[in-house]
Amino acid sequence: MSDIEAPLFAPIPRDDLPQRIARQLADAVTAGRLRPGERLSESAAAREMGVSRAPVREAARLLESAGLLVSRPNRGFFVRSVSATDLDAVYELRICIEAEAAARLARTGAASALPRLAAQIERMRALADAGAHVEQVDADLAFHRALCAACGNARLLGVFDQIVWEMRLGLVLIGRLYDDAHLIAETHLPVLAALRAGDPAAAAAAIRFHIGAAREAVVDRFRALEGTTA
Amino acid sequence: MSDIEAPLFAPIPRDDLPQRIARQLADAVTAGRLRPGERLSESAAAREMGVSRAPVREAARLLESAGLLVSRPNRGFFVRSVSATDLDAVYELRICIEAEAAARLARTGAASALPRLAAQIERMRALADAGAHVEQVDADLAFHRALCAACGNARLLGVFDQIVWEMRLGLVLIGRLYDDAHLIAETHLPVLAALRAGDPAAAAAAIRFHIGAAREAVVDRFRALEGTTA
DNA sequence: CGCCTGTCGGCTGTCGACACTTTGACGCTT
DNA sequence: AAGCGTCAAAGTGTCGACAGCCGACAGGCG
Repeated sequence: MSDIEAPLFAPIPRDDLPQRIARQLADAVTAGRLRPGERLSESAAAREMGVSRAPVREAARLLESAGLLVSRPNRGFFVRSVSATDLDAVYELRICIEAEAAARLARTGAASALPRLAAQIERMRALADAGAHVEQVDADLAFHRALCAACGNARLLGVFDQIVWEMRLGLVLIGRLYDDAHLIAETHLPVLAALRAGDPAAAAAAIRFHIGAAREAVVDRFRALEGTTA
Repeated sequence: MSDIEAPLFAPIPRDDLPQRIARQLADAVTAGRLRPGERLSESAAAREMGVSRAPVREAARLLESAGLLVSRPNRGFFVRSVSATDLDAVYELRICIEAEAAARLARTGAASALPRLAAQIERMRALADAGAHVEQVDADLAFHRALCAACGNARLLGVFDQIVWEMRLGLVLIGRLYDDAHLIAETHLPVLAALRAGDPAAAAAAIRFHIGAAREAVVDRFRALEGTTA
């Protein structure tokens, strides 16, 4: 894939306390134990995990860079609370990022990336059958992440990784993603077809259409959700 | 502007030690005392500034989020070293970000933002006359940042802020930006004209052309620079 | 009864200290 | 002479502790 010299050995997984803590924190959010807008007490978290506050702080900074947390001076970290307006902005950003990624990928030849992309669609189908909507969200995002990863521009992937948490938060908050969970898997197919054909313009148009449709559906549903709770 | 009740008092500028430290560190980089690829010893910095390592660490994390520093486990922080490939990727990202921003701005009406944009172009002209190329780079980036800020999508601005340091590093490394410093100011004008006309497609095309031209010139020059030093 | 003020608990921001890792240099072996 | 093992210095990762700040609650005044 990339032309790095020799992947002879994998790096040893160092202890990396902050990263393990960050994973726990993120899991707490996905599991619903920490809800959007809620405060994350670093002292309490440190106490419960049996570590000092320093690595917890480091982990929180990591998750802040990832977009899951936001920090307020002298008040600590809060789980990012997503609004419909935020989600709409994120979708717009995704559209222009991923359209570029798709065009690039189609231009440079997507052969090596196609299997992975197709696999994620297949996974989405299976998870839709199983009715596992949270995992389906993961598969959906994994497809789009793979697209950004394969396009050859590392910065595009970096941007995607920075908004992926916000997407996740929004999508799991909605609950069931679409009225028809199976439809979402199928709407990825035109993108794949355009990539396979090596047509940059078609690939960009396909992803624009795909994300645009999702944007409309998700933001509408989210607005309705906000109307009931707020 | 906003319909908040009473702006009687301005908020007191809290000490915010990390931010002041971050500014010093950033200044050290722009002044050339810390060069790309060089290591930033947080203990030494803390000693020299007369503070503990904790706020220095915090400041470094801030600058890492801003893209100025990168951290390596157990080895601390390093000033980001930009390559021609990196710069090319950043330019590509900028093109799709700013094209979207320009189109949005043209669509929603750019009247309120036009004076600020025009002012930056004027500043570029003046600084080109004065031969102050570092400040001209700042004015150039300020123009593009204002574009992203005015478009109404906060995430676009966030992405721009994350790559602006890499741009700065690359541009100041080149030294003289173009063969003709005056030309760069003028090439911004078509963007402004399209915005004033309220033509989204033209605005996007103008910014694509403008950044694309800069991309080619800068990356070529940077490649030549790399060939001589590496 | 409602608003403001004083107090209190908890928390973050910052600090100095210690252990482990990294790194560069020196000396030894082949 | 080149390479490996050892060692010391420097620096980061982590820890516990203290000061200042924030939010909440109770009490006083209009």
